[in-house]
Amino acid sequence: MDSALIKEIVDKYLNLTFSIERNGGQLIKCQMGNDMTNDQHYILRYINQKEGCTSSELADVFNVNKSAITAIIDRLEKKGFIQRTRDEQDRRVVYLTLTDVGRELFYETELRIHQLVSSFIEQFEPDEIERFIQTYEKLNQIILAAKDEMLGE
Amino acid sequence: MDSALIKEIVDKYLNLTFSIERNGGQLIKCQMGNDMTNDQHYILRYINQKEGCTSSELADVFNVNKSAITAIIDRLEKKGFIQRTRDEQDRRVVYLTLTDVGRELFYETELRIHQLVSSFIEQFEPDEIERFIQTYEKLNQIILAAKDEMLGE
DNA sequence: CAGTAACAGTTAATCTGTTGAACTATTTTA
DNA sequence: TAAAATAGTTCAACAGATTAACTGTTACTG
Repeated sequence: MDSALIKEIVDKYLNLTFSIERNGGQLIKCQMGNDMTNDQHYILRYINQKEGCTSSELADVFNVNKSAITAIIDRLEKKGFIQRTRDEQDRRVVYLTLTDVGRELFYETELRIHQLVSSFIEQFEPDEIERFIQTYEKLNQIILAAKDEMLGE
Repeated sequence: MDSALIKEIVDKYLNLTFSIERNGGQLIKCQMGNDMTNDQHYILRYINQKEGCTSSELADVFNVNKSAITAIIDRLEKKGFIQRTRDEQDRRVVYLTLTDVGRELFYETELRIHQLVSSFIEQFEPDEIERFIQTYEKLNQIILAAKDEMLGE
């Protein structure tokens, strides 16, 4: 591919990504209850999907230090949305699970987010959206591979 | 479209967006010089693209309060990458421009980012990437429209 | 088996980004 | 000309992140 064309595509990609991240994030935020941040909701989502996990796993998935996770979990535990349970086999490990209150709040918010994103998706032809998701998935794989390569497995 | 299918697509979209945002952001961060954050670089990029702008414009584009912009600009000015210039016509207005040092640092970093993203783009067929960007652009328009509608315009 | 490595998680200090309210200074407008 | 609107700043408070030092627990090794 022509290098000037690539430059143009990269520029477009960067600007679009920026705009979608910022404005999409803002719209998601509007779906949040009053004392919940986007990041906190994503943490709840991950724990819910996995039906429990550890801080180290979250730190890995969220690409941050474990101490950052400790801070977020502290806040969510204080609000009563998350429970810490020490593993009796390996007492270093702490399992994180949603409380009933946490799970309920999560589902409510997640429903609103789904309705929002559905309203976007429905504006596309099924064909177009399928192709988009396919490429998006491939992009994700490429980024993950680049990360593994740069930061060493 | 079938509603179960839509739900699946929305789920995929949310998970992919999360992963790409987090991991892509991490890779971008690796391209940064030592005392520069991603957000700070995006501010420099916007000012560079527009060849100068105001705090209010940045607040609008970045979707944050003006006081958040003041804080970021303070840091960038302290580091000598940005200049504030009062408008002589309307003395309420402050124009923001890059200093020579700021512009140079910006170009260096931006080049590394372009090389990184190019290495992603080059792994796709031109066709595929073009279709992707088209849909991505449409998605951005939809999000901007939703924002205008929700937050009143 | 004792002693050291490695691991999971926490704490504390410090920084960046963000909000919201109150404020200053300067136009605009009615 | 007085009131309203606008551009930007200040301040207090909080969320998220990093780094380094630390606790407690488990695994490894000579």
